[in-house]
Amino acid sequence: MSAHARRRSEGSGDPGRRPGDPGRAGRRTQGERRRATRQALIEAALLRMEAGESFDSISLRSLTRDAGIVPTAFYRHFANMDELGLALVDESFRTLRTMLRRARAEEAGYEQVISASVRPLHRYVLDHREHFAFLVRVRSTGNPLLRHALRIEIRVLTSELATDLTRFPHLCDWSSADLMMIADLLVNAMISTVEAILDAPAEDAEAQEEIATVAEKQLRLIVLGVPNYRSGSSRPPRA
Amino acid sequence: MSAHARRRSEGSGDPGRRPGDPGRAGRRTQGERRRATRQALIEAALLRMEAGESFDSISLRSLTRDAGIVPTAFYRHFANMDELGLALVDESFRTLRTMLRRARAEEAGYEQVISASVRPLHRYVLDHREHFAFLVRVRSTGNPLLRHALRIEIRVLTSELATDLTRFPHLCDWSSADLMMIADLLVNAMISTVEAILDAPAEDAEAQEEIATVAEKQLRLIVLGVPNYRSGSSRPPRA
DNA sequence: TGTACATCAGTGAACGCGCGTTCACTGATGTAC
DNA sequence: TGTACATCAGTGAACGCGCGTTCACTGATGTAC
Repeated sequence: MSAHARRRSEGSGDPGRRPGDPGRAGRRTQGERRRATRQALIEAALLRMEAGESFDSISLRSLTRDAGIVPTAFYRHFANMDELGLALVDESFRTLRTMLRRARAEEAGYEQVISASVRPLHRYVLDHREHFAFLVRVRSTGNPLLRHALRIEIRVLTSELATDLTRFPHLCDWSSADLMMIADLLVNAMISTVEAILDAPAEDAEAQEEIATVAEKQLRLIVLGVPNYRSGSSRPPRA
Repeated sequence: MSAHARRRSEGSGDPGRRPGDPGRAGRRTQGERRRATRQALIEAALLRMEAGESFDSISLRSLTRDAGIVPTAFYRHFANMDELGLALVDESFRTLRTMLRRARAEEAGYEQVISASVRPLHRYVLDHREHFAFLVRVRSTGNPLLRHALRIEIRVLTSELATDLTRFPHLCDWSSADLMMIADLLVNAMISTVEAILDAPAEDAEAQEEIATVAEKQLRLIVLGVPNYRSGSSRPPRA
């Protein structure tokens, strides 16, 4: 489908229409169309990664084909594939942060946090499959720029979690090194869980239920060790 | 360097000579050369992945270039890149299993196992960088065949670990589902540790030391929870 | 030990293909008067 | 409101390149006698 054909069919029930599309106006401003095309490129990339392709093996031409534009038009939106990749990191992390903000809003003890978090998070991952699939897949991409951007973002999340953990009994006395240690453990356990969620068929309710149950148990097991753990120092290392 | 030049330089201190190469014989049997070429292809692939390339983006031609043969000679050894990928999984898992066999040989309680295992394993990962780099990188490859082969192997390792864990106090009474739960947690923690080891510069002793210390603490924290954990059932689920 | 033939790892030319990127362009949208 | 011009998303031809794979081949190694 050419961009011309695409434009002609707008507002007439085109199933590919995006949510924010006014549609019935029949005509959109240049800025609106520009944003829509850019988003079409981003979504084409997410879709391909969700389907199993690695970022490195996605070609610029395949994305423009999916988005219904000519290859050269790609450059109206991104200087190269790296830049598009960073946009994907941005968009996917925005989704992830929204999820974490909600989880953080809960005020509760260990047990309540775990049981109140895991199920909603599980649901959220399935509802935003494409973003989470991108995040776990791109961790091992061959692209150094993307890999680095992702590592940085994950380290920031881990630090934020470490800070959050000081709200809890026992943990409030831990050294910051040990808080990072446990935050890292929790983050990695959750990443593995996300991988499992995406790996199992979304419609296999039993398998999905099992994954959520195991994730809960794993988190519970980790926090059970907390009261018995003797943190290396109760003050920040260099204070 | 062409295969001809390569062959001519053999036995004369060629730095690329493989360990098992008789060398001074000056001539090798057809079978020996065949095996050497095959290995050269495998090592070229491992080297490229260690350097950061993803499996999907490695071309057949680049490997034959590295191995010093003509592209078409590739087919004397592998039907396609998939088959070479499976050979890499094989070889890398052989290395991993050797490591695990050694670790298992230790007889001890929780604490002793942890401190006696983490450092040697850390050393071992650095000594077999290329195999471990392949294993962690290929987890997210776009190649479904490879990804599946790897998942299977990891699941087997997790099961074996679950069985091993019954040697320990408390754990011997756990249900098999809960044993898999903790084995999975331990395996994922170790995979994350391996990623960290490979991610930090090997010559940065301080960073490497820090990674080993954190890994020890994480394992210790997990096992500290064990005595307090009430396993769902003390018998296999369906018995 | 010597000869004749089979095997087979590696060769090299050739192919068609999809790729990223260049360039000059078109024509609809936006803006200044 | 109408006109003249500027902007700019998208076009389409063209390029050189590395890719996987085919094919008939070469010449050293291996084997049967």
